[in-house]
Amino acid sequence: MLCRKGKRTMKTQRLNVIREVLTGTPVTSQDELRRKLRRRGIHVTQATLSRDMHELQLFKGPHGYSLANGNGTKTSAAEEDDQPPTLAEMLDSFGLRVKQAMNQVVLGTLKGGAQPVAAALDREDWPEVAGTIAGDDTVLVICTDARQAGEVAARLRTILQG
Amino acid sequence: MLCRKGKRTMKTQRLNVIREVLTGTPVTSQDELRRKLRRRGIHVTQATLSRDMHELQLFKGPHGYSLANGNGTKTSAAEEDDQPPTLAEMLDSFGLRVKQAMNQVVLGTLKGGAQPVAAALDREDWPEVAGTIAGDDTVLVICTDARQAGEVAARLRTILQG
DNA sequence: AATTCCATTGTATATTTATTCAAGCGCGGT
DNA sequence: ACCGCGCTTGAATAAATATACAATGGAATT
Repeated sequence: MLCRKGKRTMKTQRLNVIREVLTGTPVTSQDELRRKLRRRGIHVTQATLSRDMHELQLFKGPHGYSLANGNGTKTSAAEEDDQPPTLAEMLDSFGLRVKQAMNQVVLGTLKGGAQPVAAALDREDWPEVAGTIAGDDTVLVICTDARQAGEVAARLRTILQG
Repeated sequence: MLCRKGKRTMKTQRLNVIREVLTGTPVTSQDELRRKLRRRGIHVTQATLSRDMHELQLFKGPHGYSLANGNGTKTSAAEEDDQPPTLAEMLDSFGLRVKQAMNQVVLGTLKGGAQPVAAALDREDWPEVAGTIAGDDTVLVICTDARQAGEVAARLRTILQG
């Protein structure tokens, strides 16, 4: 193998240069990056760059690679450890009471809790639920008929009582 | 070529579903997306998806694809109508699904789409519709009775499907 | 020093994405 | 009607990216 250049922190060194190059000029392929690095005396293969890219958590967008951090793509940047909260957790935090009215279920929550609770409920994707609408402290759950509403209400109560 | 489904809004429809799927679950390859879409009745090839991805300005990062800006809707950049948008246009942009529940119709939309869709629906002033309530991604349409609700649901579906 | 372990890399290859080319279809003008 | 134009798509293929595997070398351990 060819490593005639440096000695110990070869890799971290290279990662830094990559970061620098990327913030400076747009790069649209790993091979292009490879050529740019070569001009700076760093000689690696595309395979290595692929691994580097992964390690640097880079995003590839319409205008080339970018760092997940500073510029674009805040969308899903810093959300790798928390899953969306479960319905049980949400009800535990915000849920207050459950009432049924024909094919609807009215779910009372703490102030500001309706929105997140509804989102969690949507995520569960229960077949009896046609949809939900959330205000500030009340979630309206629409079911396909009264029977299903009863079922849903019971299930919500169960979770709530835990 | 197989296009037995709709006629002209096929594509925009698909783009919306793609957005929805992406915000819902992580997707790490176009082929995976293709399979997910197929389960929803949308059958296209990877080539088409590649083109869609470009059009939606998606970023591919360590955790799969993500939307570049919070939620585009800038799909057609060069649109200068100053008329209030029609219901058909709104549904085309935001509409996802229609469900009936007794005398109500629940209309699922993209995030942030419920409000404008409901406004457009109000503007149409359909006699069967007693009123609408919009949350963030769900519109509840109250009809005078179940029969009318069925009628409204059917009409909405027709518009939605093209 | 010999041995083991681990990190790093290149080569070759598999997988994924973009593009080329040629249909198919609707629309508007002649 | 016919023709041409533009948009959308699929099939095939090129280009780009990720990975399996083996080799190397350095550090730690015995």
